[in-house]
Amino acid sequence: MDKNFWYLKNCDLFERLSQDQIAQVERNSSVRQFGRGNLVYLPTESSDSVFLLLSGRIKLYHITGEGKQALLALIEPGELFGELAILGGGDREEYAEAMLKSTILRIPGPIIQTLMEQHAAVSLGVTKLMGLRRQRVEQRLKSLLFRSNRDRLTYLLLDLAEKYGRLTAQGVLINIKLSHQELASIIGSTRETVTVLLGEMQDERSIDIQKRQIILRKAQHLAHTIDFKLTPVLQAKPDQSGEYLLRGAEA
Amino acid sequence: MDKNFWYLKNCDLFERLSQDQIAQVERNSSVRQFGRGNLVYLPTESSDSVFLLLSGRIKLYHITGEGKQALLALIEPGELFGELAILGGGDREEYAEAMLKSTILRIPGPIIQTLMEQHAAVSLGVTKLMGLRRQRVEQRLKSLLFRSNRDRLTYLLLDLAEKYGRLTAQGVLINIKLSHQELASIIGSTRETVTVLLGEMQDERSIDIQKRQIILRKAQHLAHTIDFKLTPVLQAKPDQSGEYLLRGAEA
DNA sequence: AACGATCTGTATGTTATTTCACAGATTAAA
DNA sequence: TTTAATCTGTGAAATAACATACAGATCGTT
Repeated sequence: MDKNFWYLKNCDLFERLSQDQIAQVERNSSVRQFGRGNLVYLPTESSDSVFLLLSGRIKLYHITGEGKQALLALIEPGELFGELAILGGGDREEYAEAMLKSTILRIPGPIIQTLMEQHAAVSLGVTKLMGLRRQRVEQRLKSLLFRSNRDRLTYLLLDLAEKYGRLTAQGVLINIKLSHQELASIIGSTRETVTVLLGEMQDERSIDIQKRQIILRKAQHLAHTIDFKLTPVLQAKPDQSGEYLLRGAEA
Repeated sequence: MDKNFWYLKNCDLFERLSQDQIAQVERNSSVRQFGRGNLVYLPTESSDSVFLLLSGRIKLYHITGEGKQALLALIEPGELFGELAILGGGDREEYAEAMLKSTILRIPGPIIQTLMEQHAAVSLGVTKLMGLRRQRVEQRLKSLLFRSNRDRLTYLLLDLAEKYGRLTAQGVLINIKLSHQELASIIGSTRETVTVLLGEMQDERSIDIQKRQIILRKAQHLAHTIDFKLTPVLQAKPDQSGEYLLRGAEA
């Protein structure tokens, strides 16, 4: 067994494929490196392939008419992106930029399409992927409609906690560094407003910030204020369990 | 050939199925009627089936913590809804309510799943459906982030024009009646603000309202102000073509 | 270790949007 | 056709969020 296959086996979508099929995907795909700040693709480019992030971190964003950046998604290793290419080649609609040095596998759309036709499991997997992402976006839409910036930010922090959270003695540590500007670009607000709101939350002892890392001291309480159903893992009393890693750490 | 099959043949998703398969779907499905204001499903209900709207109109919405209605989608005849049930049975996340007297076909989730496994075309169809809807939501999200209520409303009107527009001598007639409250619940604003904004747009002769029907007198210009790529059909000079129906009319 | 670049904190005036309140219009139902 | 319910228009007061401006902190790179 070729050791290079690990990343395909690691991805939910491909894990059930036979050796042959994996080999075929691999033969037709190519690996590339991108340094921090490099663009993987940009709008108006035609979308003929799908990407699998092997390492690093990618952000997908849109630039508004007034030049503001609207952050659409953060992609972590093992996740696919640019997957709308599977549906047939419209143009890309957003920018994909490496936030860290990243390695990416580029898989031509037709390869996936063929697989889908041959393998019901792949097909179902892609459908699930689309469905889940749609659910996420819809969830996010709801979190923005009618809500104050304060509540949007709270929602965002809890959302990040579910993806990047670590349970520590002080509370839930959000293990990713995002600037206030980036946070603002996710909730559709301004950098200054985010700064002020985070300040308020600190004054209220709901959160704690050290070296640009945010710790939710009262995750449960925050969740309560906006009807967020917090995953049970994050509800554990920190002092009981000590340090408990939820997801892959960052360097 | 059974005349009752028409509605399945009419739906993109099923049109390629064999007689047998259509018959099987039909045998396991059931038709129901809902009067205006009736609920087809509501949150916390478990989602074990998918619905195909045969006639009428359905709105999908969410109720926020403060009791405000956030409108998520309008469903027209021939469209599927509640399709997240295909992915396996989480709970429904929104309300589905008949806006008009409606007939609905209820198809059990497992039936679709079986079809997907047997038929690559169905599987691909479902994937496309999910993908397209996701694209729509994402588009909508972008239209909300960083935009003033005025711009959101403009976007909404153009969006409605693409779905419900008729070209008339005065401009693009939006052939669906929505209250200001409903418009507000789509863009996340208040009823009063929408009233005022529509008033302003009328003063500026951008739109025209008669008996609760909105006509875009300068669709092209409106589109221009918010970088909306208007479908070419709606760009035609109204006086050249007279009345041109884009989509199914309403009574 | 020092530099420049980027990020954060804070204040101040300005604007957009919400909220509340009520009167008049229009629609749907009896 | 009449009545009740819903929808629309408008205004004033309160508030949330934005834009602008600048100083100090922190980071990353050399």
